[in-house]
Amino acid sequence: MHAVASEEIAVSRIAAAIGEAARARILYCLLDGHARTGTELAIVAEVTPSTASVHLNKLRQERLIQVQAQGRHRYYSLGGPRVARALEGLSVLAGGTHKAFVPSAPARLRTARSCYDHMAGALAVELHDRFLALRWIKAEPGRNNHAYDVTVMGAQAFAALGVDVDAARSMRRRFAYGCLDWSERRPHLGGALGAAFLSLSLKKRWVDRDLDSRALSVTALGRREMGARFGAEL
Amino acid sequence: MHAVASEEIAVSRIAAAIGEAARARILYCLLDGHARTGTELAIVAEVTPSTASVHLNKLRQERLIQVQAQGRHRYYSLGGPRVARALEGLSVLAGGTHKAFVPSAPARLRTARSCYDHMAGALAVELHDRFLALRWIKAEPGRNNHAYDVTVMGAQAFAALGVDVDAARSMRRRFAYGCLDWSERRPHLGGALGAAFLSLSLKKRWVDRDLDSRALSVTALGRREMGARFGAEL
DNA sequence: CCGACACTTCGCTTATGGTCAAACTATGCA
DNA sequence: TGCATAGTTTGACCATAAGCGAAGTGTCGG
Repeated sequence: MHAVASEEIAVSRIAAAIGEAARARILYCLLDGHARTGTELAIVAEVTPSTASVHLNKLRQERLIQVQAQGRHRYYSLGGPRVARALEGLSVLAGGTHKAFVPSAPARLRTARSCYDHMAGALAVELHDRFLALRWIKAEPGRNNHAYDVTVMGAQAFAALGVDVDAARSMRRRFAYGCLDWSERRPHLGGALGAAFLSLSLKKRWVDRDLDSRALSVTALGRREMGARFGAEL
Repeated sequence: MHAVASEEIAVSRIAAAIGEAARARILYCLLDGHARTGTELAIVAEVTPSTASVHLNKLRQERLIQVQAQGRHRYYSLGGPRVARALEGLSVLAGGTHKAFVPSAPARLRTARSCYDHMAGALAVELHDRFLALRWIKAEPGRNNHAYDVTVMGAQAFAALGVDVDAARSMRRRFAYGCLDWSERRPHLGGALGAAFLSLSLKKRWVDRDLDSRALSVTALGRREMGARFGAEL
């Protein structure tokens, strides 16, 4: 009983946070999964940056959004899939026919590229999301910045592909983490594991390196194989 | 763009309607499906009848509740399952931290049960979520109620388990849809496919039927197998 | 070190909206 | 008809919070 009552007030706090036009605009803007800066969100919210700052603080306080500082920018993104789910539930009530997050495939692939020694761009973001959904990787509970670990299931799967997870883990560098993508503004897989995966993808000719740039192109083989193995929609 | 903007304000109006402590108490009281009178709701909302009347009007205006006059009483009830679903989404957010930090959950398994001919309860909801994440099933784009289809990848996977997807599809009944779970208030897999999966789970002894009730119990084998195959956290 | 930029904090004004008591309407019972 | 109960409407009061501009903090680039 007591727990129920406290949950009610928690819900009302959260709903009140959503229930303000400027904040709703911010949340629905972030619903595409892309991170944005405070000034960008001020524009979509149609308020001044100072007002937006207050709103963003409130949303963060209710764990509806999270912030990641990078240089002098602060990138805001949705608090997680649960937040998206809750917003969708409200959308259904609002009578809105909800658009089913359908990115056009060829456009996404054009932005595949390498970031130091691992993949970046839309392809990398998609793979990152699929690895998470398949539970091959998992966010580390420790609040250190966006670290991942490989699950037991994932270790077998990566090994079957030909990725030496143990070797990657024993390196002195960071093992695996969510690296924020500049173009997509969503995380992709970085660290030793990300590097090992890129090297494997090149070896298997799933992707090819451009000769004079960091651009990567997905081969027909790669499209087929990655689609079948990860369910990646390429 | 314009449609998106109008949806945002509709959502913020609805969220604002929920985002008030007294109204949230009313809605959560009605979540059990029972209709109640205005005075009863005034008591649970901890306000005077006059204040409650204003709140009830507002909730009705946003279609969150409906009223049914009967003599000199007016019975208020939730606006429908969609409202329950939206409230559930917000509850998940409110209790999200609590839920995230309880990984091993024998308590969750206790709520496994059958619903007509398919699984329901926490186990079924978890499996439903995993099937979606693994992209074995996919929401039908058509706006008909929560229909699912099996993906190419999913068809292979279900066949490998021993589920005859084609047979399920050719039945005269509904193939697959998200059935709203009243205890979990989240969807689980219903329809011919859900029935086929339950029958398979019983055959493989992943779950056992209680003799005199609709309760299901997950066997040690089922815990192991479903964890390994679907990544379900049981 | 400085200026440009991104963002936050503060003080103030304004407006929205929750609250109640009192008055009002409507129904049922005798 | 008259009274009691259920519920709504209205008006006044007050608290909360959204809004902005100005001033402050912090970070990058020269």
